[in-house]
Amino acid sequence: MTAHGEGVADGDAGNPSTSRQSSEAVDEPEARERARVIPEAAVARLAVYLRVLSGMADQDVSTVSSEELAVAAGVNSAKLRKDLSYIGSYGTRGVGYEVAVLIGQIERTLGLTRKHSVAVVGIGNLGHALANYGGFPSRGFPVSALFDLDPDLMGVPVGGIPVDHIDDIVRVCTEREITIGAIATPAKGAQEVCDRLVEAGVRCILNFAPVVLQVPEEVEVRKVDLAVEMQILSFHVARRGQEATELSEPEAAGPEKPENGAESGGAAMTAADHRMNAGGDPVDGMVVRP
Amino acid sequence: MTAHGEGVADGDAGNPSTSRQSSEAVDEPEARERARVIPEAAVARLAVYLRVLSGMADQDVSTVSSEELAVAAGVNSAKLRKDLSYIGSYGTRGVGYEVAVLIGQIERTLGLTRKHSVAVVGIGNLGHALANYGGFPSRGFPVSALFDLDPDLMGVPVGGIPVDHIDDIVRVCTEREITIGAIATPAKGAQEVCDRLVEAGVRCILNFAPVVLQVPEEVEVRKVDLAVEMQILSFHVARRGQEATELSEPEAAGPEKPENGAESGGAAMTAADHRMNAGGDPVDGMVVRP
DNA sequence: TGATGTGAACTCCTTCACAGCG
DNA sequence: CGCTGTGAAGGAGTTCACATCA
Repeated sequence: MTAHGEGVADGDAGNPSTSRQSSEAVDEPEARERARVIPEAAVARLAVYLRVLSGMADQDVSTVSSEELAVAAGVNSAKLRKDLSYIGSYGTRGVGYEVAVLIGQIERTLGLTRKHSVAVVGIGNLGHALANYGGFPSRGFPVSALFDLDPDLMGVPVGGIPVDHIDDIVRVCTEREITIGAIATPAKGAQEVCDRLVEAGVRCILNFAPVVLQVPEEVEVRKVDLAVEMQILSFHVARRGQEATELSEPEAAGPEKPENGAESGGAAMTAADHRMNAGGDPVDGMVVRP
Repeated sequence: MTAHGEGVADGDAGNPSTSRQSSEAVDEPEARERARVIPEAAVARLAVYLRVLSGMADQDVSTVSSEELAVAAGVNSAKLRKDLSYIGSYGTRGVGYEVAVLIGQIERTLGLTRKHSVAVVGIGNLGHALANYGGFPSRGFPVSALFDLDPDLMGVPVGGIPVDHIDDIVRVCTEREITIGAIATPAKGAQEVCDRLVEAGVRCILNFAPVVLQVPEEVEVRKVDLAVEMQILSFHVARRGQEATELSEPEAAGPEKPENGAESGGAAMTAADHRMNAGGDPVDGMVVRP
């Protein structure tokens, strides 16, 4: 990343765990940069507003109030107005916003007036899904290159694009002016793939592999980790159940912060062994028809 | 949601936009609830630490310092120690943490000692990927039910599980004690699917469809939106390029916050029309072999 | 009148820096 | 002595509430 702190939880703590891979502190404190630095969190929401607005435009809605748009996007109107204020003042007091204008301004802000060609590396199930994902080309993100290791896949068209070998990443990505790389390989190959993408000039990476990628600071990595998402959900189930328990037996339920995990220490050990294959699970350890 | 605010950017602003679907404000201010409420952002990172720790355990590493673990997880050590402090004091000063103990405690905290059966709805490319994703069962999230509309898929086993009809969601999910539902349908069917899952008692939903789901407050939704992730990356490319421009021509680059978007207003209009299919794009609008 | 745009309060999270303990 | 655990300081993001203007 470049500046800004974290902002996790993607909405919330990371999410598959969407959230940008924490590249850590560093932050350029540079005093300059006035008001226009849009909070990371706001950027994510702008993308959501854009989707909602597009839907409205398709239904020939020409004007929306902050309240309407907020409800449709699942946020409160104050937050929405503040988010929009980061990109300028395009509303009309007493009336609302013109859908077309907002769409245009958000697209401009998000840099969507430029085309961003995407390369997908790792053509397993997930790679197939990405290559065929209709939401990309329709939103200005054409998938223009596919890569894999499997010799059987070379040249085979997936979603209309023939698969190239991973060794050709640098050449092909440069030729096709790829700006975004999606890594859908198993964990072990991910870092190497990443390095090649960076070498090819790719500065934005969407990482589906369950590893923390090491990249130069000018490269932006966003991570999507399904297992992490699941675990976050799991946490909420657990917490909820626990709260319920506490309500029936006020104080005395679970060991919350055991200074010295006694019984829970024992449970921990057993739990530890029931866990398996750590950093090595493939993002898509399957073939298209099992 | 239940308590807590947002926490976006998940790491950063949402991601596919991981981040939990903002269910908005409400927050139960209840003064009680002592120190043990783990920040949403910390929960997401705990899941990451768990993965890294598991990898270390597989390599027979028995002890780690906060510094080592922090580097491996891509965060700074102070943050890591604070995160771990939320779940208790399991380190040894002057030494570090025992890998096995930490794994057990994190698993306990995340509620991973309990099995969470997953249902996948929408067996398109993405659904296939999810059904076959090796990372789920190996982490205690067995995929135990699959649903789709397509009559041709009924009974066909995908990843070992036969596909059931969407109309049977309530019955099947109840029978198999599903606790997590993954919605990988096109946008239009998502809300209905969601309603049925909720009716079946599912309280955690991972939503891949590009819509904001409406759910009762006791249900936790996390959203993964690939298009949003892409747009966030796009924003960073744009900002970066713009910064570079500013460096060459100090002040005078792009219209940053045009009180009255003049030229940018014009550009906006054109940009608006180049956008297409709004909220209706399927998450996986493709068949397994195109 | 009615909805935007925004300063200011507030809450949540991160970072610092050091006391404390093995 | 080294590393953990944490109070306190500092930022970032959210919410409030109202001045402002079409």
